Amino acid sequence: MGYICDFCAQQRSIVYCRSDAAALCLSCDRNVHSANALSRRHSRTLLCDRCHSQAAFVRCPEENISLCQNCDYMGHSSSASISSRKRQPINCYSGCPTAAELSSIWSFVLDLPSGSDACEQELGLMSIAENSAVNAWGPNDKAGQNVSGVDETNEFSSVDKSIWYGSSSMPHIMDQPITMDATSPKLHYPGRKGPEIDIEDDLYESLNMDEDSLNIENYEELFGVSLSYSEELLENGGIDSLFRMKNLSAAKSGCPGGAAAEGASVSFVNNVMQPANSNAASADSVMSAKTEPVLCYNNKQEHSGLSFSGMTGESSAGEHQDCGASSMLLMGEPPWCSMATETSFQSSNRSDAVMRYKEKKKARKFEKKVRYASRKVRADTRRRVKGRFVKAGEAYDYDPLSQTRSY
DNA sequence: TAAGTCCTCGTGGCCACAGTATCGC
DNA sequence: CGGCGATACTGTGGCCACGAGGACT
Repeated sequence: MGYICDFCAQQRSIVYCRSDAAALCLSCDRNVHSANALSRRHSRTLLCDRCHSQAAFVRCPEENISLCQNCDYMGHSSSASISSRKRQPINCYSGCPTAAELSSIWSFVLDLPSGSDACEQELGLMSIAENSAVNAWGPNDKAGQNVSGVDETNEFSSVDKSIWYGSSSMPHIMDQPITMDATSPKLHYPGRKGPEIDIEDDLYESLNMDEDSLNIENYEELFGVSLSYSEELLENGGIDSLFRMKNLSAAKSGCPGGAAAEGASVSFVNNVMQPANSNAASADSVMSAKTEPVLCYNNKQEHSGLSFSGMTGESSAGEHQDCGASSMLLMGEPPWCSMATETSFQSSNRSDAVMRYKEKKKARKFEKKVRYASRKVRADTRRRVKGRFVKAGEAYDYDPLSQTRSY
């Protein structure tokens, strides 16, 4: 999963290690990859700013974001003007480079004072408030969240801001660009009537959450029955209910794309009805906000000035299955279709949604979490015979360090 | 309280087995 | 078109050594 370091589960993930298939913060990247000579050889690169699950391989200067192959293809193949944009290849690195070295590798991203340790800096910069917002809105949302009082020119701030502000693919709700208070981590949506939505208030202050409680496993606790309830809904055909909740909310709010403006956007577009009567939908929304916020703004199609995640058909469904039921709304019929039209699509959509839900559930429940990194390091270097550990000195058929056989 | 001893647990890759899905008849 | 067997695929648990870490003296 993206955003949060796969290793410490606390810091924001920044780099991606293909060998470990892990997104890591700079601190853990150094720690993990300084463990032994083998891990030191792991090739790492920036994490894709869009899907946050793959290694970025190109940099789009115009959008000021790093993209993996898939997101680059998805984002740049939609039109000739976009596809003609210049893109810079992103270099990989190995070993344990210093902050200055990383800055030289990724000069377009890292603005780290030379001579300082990147890890220490990152750790120093992270405050709970900052992390909370990052958790809520992804790594791209650091602008204006300088609660810790640290100069926000550091690290990724420039990139992050541009992602939120300058990208042509940025969300435009009701033809109104999202603006952000430069001095507070609040998003304002001038296109809506009523008080401006304070996302931090909505999602976190009212919930009194700290960053640790934002682990995905804690959503059930947070929302009571929300996750399990929504899962049961899915399994028992209740995804229709979820659909209707969101579609209805869209209709109520008078926003044609309300239900489709997934993830974070749902929270404010539909905030009129969401919190009180739809635990499942709310949980879903927040989950999406945490896990796939960029996806929600990854648009190739636009309707009535409102941008939707433009994932088309099967590829996106498979690639972004983490969105679970929510992602269903991003495909198939526009969610503002009438209920009659809706039903004609629901059977196939439901089966797809259930399938993705099951995969997601499976992945979540069987996701292995290493409790003792030291033991993992040891196991990773232990010689084996047919997968089983062997005594030191005995014949082996697999040596993780040299990948050779003793016989 | 500190030091020493003992025991339990966790780690990853491979394999065997069971269960499920698909295909052809 | 449904039933049946064969085959392919998928998921799960167990095994192994050994050191970290906790319990106990």
